[in-house]
Formats: sequence, C-alpha cells, structure tokens
Amino acid sequence: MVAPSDKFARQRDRAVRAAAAEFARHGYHGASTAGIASRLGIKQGSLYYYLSSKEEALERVCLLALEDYVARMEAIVQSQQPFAAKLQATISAHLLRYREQDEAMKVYNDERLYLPVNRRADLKRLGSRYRKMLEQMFRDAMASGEVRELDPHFAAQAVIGIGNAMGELIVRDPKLDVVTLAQKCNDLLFNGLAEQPTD
Amino acid sequence: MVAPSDKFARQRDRAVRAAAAEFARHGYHGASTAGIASRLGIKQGSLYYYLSSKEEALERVCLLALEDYVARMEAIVQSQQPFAAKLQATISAHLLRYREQDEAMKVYNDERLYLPVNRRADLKRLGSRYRKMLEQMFRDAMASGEVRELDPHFAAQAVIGIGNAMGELIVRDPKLDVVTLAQKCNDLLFNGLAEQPTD
Amino acid sequence: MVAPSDKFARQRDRAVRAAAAEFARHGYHGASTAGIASRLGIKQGSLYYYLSSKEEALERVCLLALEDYVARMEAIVQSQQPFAAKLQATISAHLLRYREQDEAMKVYNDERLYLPVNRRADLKRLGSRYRKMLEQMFRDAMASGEVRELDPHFAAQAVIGIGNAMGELIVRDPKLDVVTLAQKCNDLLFNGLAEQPTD
Amino acid sequence: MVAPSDKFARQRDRAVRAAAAEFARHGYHGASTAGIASRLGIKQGSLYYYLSSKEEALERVCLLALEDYVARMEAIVQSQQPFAAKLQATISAHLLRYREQDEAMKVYNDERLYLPVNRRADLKRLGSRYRKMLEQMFRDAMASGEVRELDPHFAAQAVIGIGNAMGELIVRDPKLDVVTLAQKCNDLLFNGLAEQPTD
DNA sequence: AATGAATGAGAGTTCATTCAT
DNA sequence: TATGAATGAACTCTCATTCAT
Repeated sequence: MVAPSDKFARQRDRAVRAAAAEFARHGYHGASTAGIASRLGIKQGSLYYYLSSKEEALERVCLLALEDYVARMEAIVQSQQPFAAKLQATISAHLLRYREQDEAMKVYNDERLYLPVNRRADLKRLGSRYRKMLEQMFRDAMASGEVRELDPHFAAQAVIGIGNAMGELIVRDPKLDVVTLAQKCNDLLFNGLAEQPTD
Repeated sequence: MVAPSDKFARQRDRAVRAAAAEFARHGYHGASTAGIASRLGIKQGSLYYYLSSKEEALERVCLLALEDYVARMEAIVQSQQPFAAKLQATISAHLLRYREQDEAMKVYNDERLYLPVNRRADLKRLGSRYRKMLEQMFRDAMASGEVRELDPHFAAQAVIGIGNAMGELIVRDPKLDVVTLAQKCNDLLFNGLAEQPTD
Repeated sequence: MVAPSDKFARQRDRAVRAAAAEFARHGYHGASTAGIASRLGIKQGSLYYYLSSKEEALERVCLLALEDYVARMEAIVQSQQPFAAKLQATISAHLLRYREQDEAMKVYNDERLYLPVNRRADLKRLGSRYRKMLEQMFRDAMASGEVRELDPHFAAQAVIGIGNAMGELIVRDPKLDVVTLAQKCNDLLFNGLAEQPTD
Repeated sequence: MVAPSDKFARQRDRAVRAAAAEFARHGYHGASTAGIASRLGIKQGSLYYYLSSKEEALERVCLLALEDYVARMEAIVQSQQPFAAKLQATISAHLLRYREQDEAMKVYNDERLYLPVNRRADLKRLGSRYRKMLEQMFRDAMASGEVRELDPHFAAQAVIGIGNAMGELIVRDPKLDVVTLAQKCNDLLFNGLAEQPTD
C-alpha cells in the first residue's frame, strides 16, 4: 500500500518524464503543456496540479538527468581501479544514461540554458562537481604515469564531447550495444588512432 | 559601386546573420522575428521584405553554416598530405568555423531538425557529403597503414563530437587560440591518452 | 437539465450564429474573429475553444444555411400536391429561410466560394441535391401537362434567382409579409406578366 | 497621337479593370493591391500613381459597371416599341453587360456595400434612376393594358433577380448564347410557366 | 484529483499606404 | 512614370496559466 503523498509523487514523476519527452522532441520553447498533459492522459489544466509551471518542469527534467549520474561518477572515482578501467566505467555510465534516460539527457544538454539563472543553481553545482571529478581523475592518472602530461580541462572536455556525440548515435539506433561502443571509445581515447608499435 | 540587386542581397544577408544570432541565443522556437528585425534596425513587418518566413530564415542560417565548410573539406581531402596533416586541417577548419560563424554553426547543430523535411533536402545533401569525405579519409589512412583498423563511421563521429565540444569552449572563451586547440585535439586523437613508449 | 457536452454544443452554436452575423455584414474576408467573439461576449482567443479556425466557422455557417432547407425541399417534392402548390411551397420555404436564417443564407450565397475545395464537399452535395429536386419537379410538371415545355435547368435557375432577389427585399424590410410575397412570386412565375385572356 | 493626359487616363482605366478582376475573384476585402498591380505588370507602389486608394478603385469599378448600362436603359425606355420588345431589350442589355463587363458587374452587385456612404452617392443616383425607369416601364404597360395589374416595385425586382441569376450562368458557361437566353427569360416572364390556352 | 472554460499576452504574417529617388 | 524599401496597424492563431466546480 502506498501513502497518498507517494501516489502524488509518483504521478508527478510521470509528469516530469512526459515533459522530458516533449522537450526532447520539440525543444523547450517548441513544446506545449497540452502535449505533456496528453502524454499523461490528463487535461492541460490538470497538469498544474503536479507542476507549477513549464519552467519548473524543465528544471525537474534537468535534475532528473543529472541525479544519480553524478552519484555514479562519485563511486567510480573512489573505486580502486587503474585509470583505464575508470575511464571506461565513466564512458559506459555516460552512454548507459542515454539508454535509460535519453530524453532527459538530451534536454539537459540542449535546453538547460533556457532556465533563468536562479533556477540553475542546483544544476550548476551538480554539473561542476562532475567536471571536477573527471579532471581530478586525469590529474591522478598523470601523477601515477598512467597518462601522459595533458591539460586536464581540455581532456575532460574531449571525453564529454565524444560521449555526447556517441549519445546521438545511441538515440538514433536503438540496436546499438552500449558497452561495446564504450569500449571502442575508450580504446580510441586511450591508444589513439595511430598504428600501435608492438603489442 | 553596387548594383541595386546587390544591395538587396546584402541586406538579406544581414538579415540571415541577425536571425543566426537570435536563433543561437534563444533557440528557433524561442526566438522572435521582432528580435531579428530589431538587430537589423528595422521594424518587424519589414523583415518580410527580405525573408518570406521564419522557417526560411532558419534554412538560410543552416546553409550559411555549411556553405564553404564543405568546400574547404573537399580541398583538404584532395590535397597530397599525410593523414595526420589532413586530420589536423580538418579539425582546424572545423574550429575556425566556430570563430567565424559561431552562431550559424550552433543553430545548424541544435535547431536544424525543426525544419520540415522538405526544407532539409539541401542541408542533408551537404551534411552527408561532409561525413562521407571524412570517412573516406579514414579508409584511405587505414589502407596506407597510417591508421590502425577502425570502424570509419565510428571514427568520423568521434572526430565530429570532439570538434563540437571544443566549439563550445571556443564560443565561451574568445581568447582561446584555435590553432593550438586544434593541435591538441589532433595529438589526442592521434596518439591517445596513453604515455608514449619512446619519443 | 443539460448534459455538459450539450452546453459546449450550444455555445458553439451561438458562435456559429455570431460568425454568420459578422460574415453577413462584412463578408468573410472583411469580418474579424474579434468581432465574432465580441458578439458572444468572450475574448478573441477564447473563440478558438469552440471553433478551430475562421475557415471552420465559414463552413459551419454555410451548412447551417442549407441544413433543413434541403430537408424541407424533400418533403415538398414527395408531397401529393399539384405543381402550383409545390412551387409556392418551395418559394415560401426559400423566403422563410431568409427571415429565420437570413444571415447564414446571405453568407452561403455570397461567401461559400472562399472555402477551399476540400471544405466544400458537404456543401456541394447538399446544394446539388436541392437543385436536382427542383429540376425534377419541373420535369414531372411538364410530363403531367401542368407546365409547358421548358429547359428545366433554366427554369430552376430562374426560380432561385427570383427567390434570392426577394430575399434581399425581405432582409431590407422586416415588415414585409413573406407568405404574401411568395404568393406574388408564384403568381408571376406561373401566369406571367401578360394580361390573362378570360377565366 | 495621344495627349499625355490621355495616356494617363488609359492606364488608369486598365488599372480599374485589373481591380475589377481581382475584386471579382477574391472579393473586395480578400483582394490585394499587389494582385491588382501584378495584373497590370507594375509594382504595388506604382499603383498609387493611378489610384489614390483601394476604396477609390472599388468606386471606379462600380461606376464602370453602371455607366452606359443606365444610358442604354434610357434609350430603351424612350423608344417607341411595345412593352414586350422593351422588356426583352432590357434583359438583353443586362445580360450582355455580363459578357462585356462581367467582372465589374459582379463587383457592383456583391461588393458595393463595402463602400463608405459618402462614396456611394453617385452609385445610388445611377442605380435608383435605373430602377425608376424599369418601374415606369411597368406602369406604362399596365396603363396601356399590355401587362396586368401588378406592384411595379415587385415586378422590377423580379426582373432584376432573374437577370442576376442568369448572369451567373453566363459567367460560368462562356459558350452560352446571351440573346437566346434573354428570349427565354422574356418568354418566361411574359407568359409564365403555365400551359398557354390557345395561340 | 481533475476538468472545462476562459483569459491575456504574444506570436508570425499580411497589407494598404507612403515616399525618396 | 515607376520603383524599392519601409512602415504600422491589423489579423489569425497559440499557449501558459488560472480558477470555480
């Protein structure tokens, strides 16, 4: 049995996911509350029982995208593995996120800037925490000699860029295997394009 | 001295660039024709003397982004250089494009899908030509042994992804040197993150 | 007591009648949705809760004009009366229509051609059914010798023409008695202008 | 050789006829000055060299329709012919007008009421002169026993109504012979629908 | 918990009209 | 005589939001 407030929370969650789907397809400005409501099977006005504005919907969608994404990253960073394994775990987590929560991710990537600044505080905190962890991972790897000397900021950005590009592939082609793709990314990032000397 | 039709063409060009700026800042759906017009210093209705609809504006912005981008790529592919040089030229061209035409590029990347299919024909042709050239570059490099065996489709996507991620850095930080950044990308892509055996 | 859906239907009906009035006064293109809404005592935007476009409004107005008009004609044709009585009934019905639904009739007559073809299908079906019944009435009357030999198409058009001309008189002068006028039309059509020999 | 003012007058005449065509097709409010100009092969702005406003265009079109229409009627009335011949001449003239000047006629019939009252003075004078002549014709015919006792106002309206209905036939079917049609109208009006007793 | 009805602001677009050239 | 360019007001239509029920 579920407490009434839980039922409410569950329905609001459905609303946020419906919003994610609409925002992903039409963009924040192109999406309509009517579309969101119709995905939920309720009427436009009823939506406001669960969400107080379209803007709040966007904020919740973005938070949904980042939520345990960051938590997962935390676990990876603290784990005792060689850098190569950590990197692959990072990329896998990133790509998996596209499979599980592709719409929210897309919305976070493309639409978060339409949030007014005062609504972006939480997002920014989460986002920069993620970035910092990734950069720290690189710094540690350089210190231990696992990775050659590089600008960690630049390296982190490159990883994220490749990740997002692959994300588009994943969303477009639902049959693609995420883990294999992550391996390929990892291999490319780690070993580069050049022919390996001896193995 | 300028022919009258040139004057019109020049003003329409300005209109397209103004549209690019508005679309880049607010997204296609979030942007308003009033905003575009005000950038031109004319009234909203007057905009329609140069552009017959908001949609046409978006199409022209996207075409502007791709225009000589593809032409430049063609030159690179046909040039007689080792693969490493070609790759760096490709990335440089890509990043330069962000400096010169950053707004149009952003719009092309993020908003082109809001064009109705019948308006996307030209764009698609240009876009796939670019992709094919890039993939061909990889295939050639594998054949000559300059690059190890890889899925060319995957490799091309990775390059584009890194390029776009760097694009965001460039747009955000106007002091960044594009050529240096391109070298770093090239190095990363080519040699990977791993410590090099001998140098 | 009225079911909720009836309330909606009734309000939409009022909207259609308001549209009829506006279209009749200003013509389809000259009329504004603001004018229609203000007749209903609601704001312009609210009109779209009941009608999805100005075009739909025009279509509904035209259908309203023809609706039981055709049904009434059907009853007349099938009744067992001499032709003279049928003709008078036809004209009476036509003129009465102007009193009851004058605005919709005017709109049907003058504005229906501004509907795009795909919206005119139903109207055409009803209209040609009416015309055919009228022509058939003439053919029957010729066969029975009640009317002399004539082109039925021409005769039907003449009746409609006189009817519409009288319609304008009726609309202009609200005191005019419709039945008397119908009798006069009938007499004119039946006996002509010429002095009658002896009777 | 033509004086410059004549050239101007001739071009303005062409403009009025172009306006007639546009108004006839789209209605006054639905027509655009751009459409009129394009029929003349000039640009929208240039139209204002010949016509000071859309309204003036409508007025001129209506006057064009009535112009010698009334003059012709004057000739018919004053001619020494039996009533039957006069009536047929009237109808013929009316129908011919549709062939020669069909667009202007249609506009006069359907759109003249969109003129503001102060622009309608001339039209009203011409129109009522026509009506009075027609009614007088009926009164004379009654006095001479050529036509039985009737309300002349009603009779005149009926003639005009039939004339307009036939006008639509004429416009729709360009092969129709106007004179034959006029004879048929005359015969119908004069002798009625009823079977003639002896001839 | 949900709805029907309405709103008000704003959107894109059209168009008669003006005017310097 | 005609044009290119611009304007400003009007228009249809959309939509986030509110609220009594």
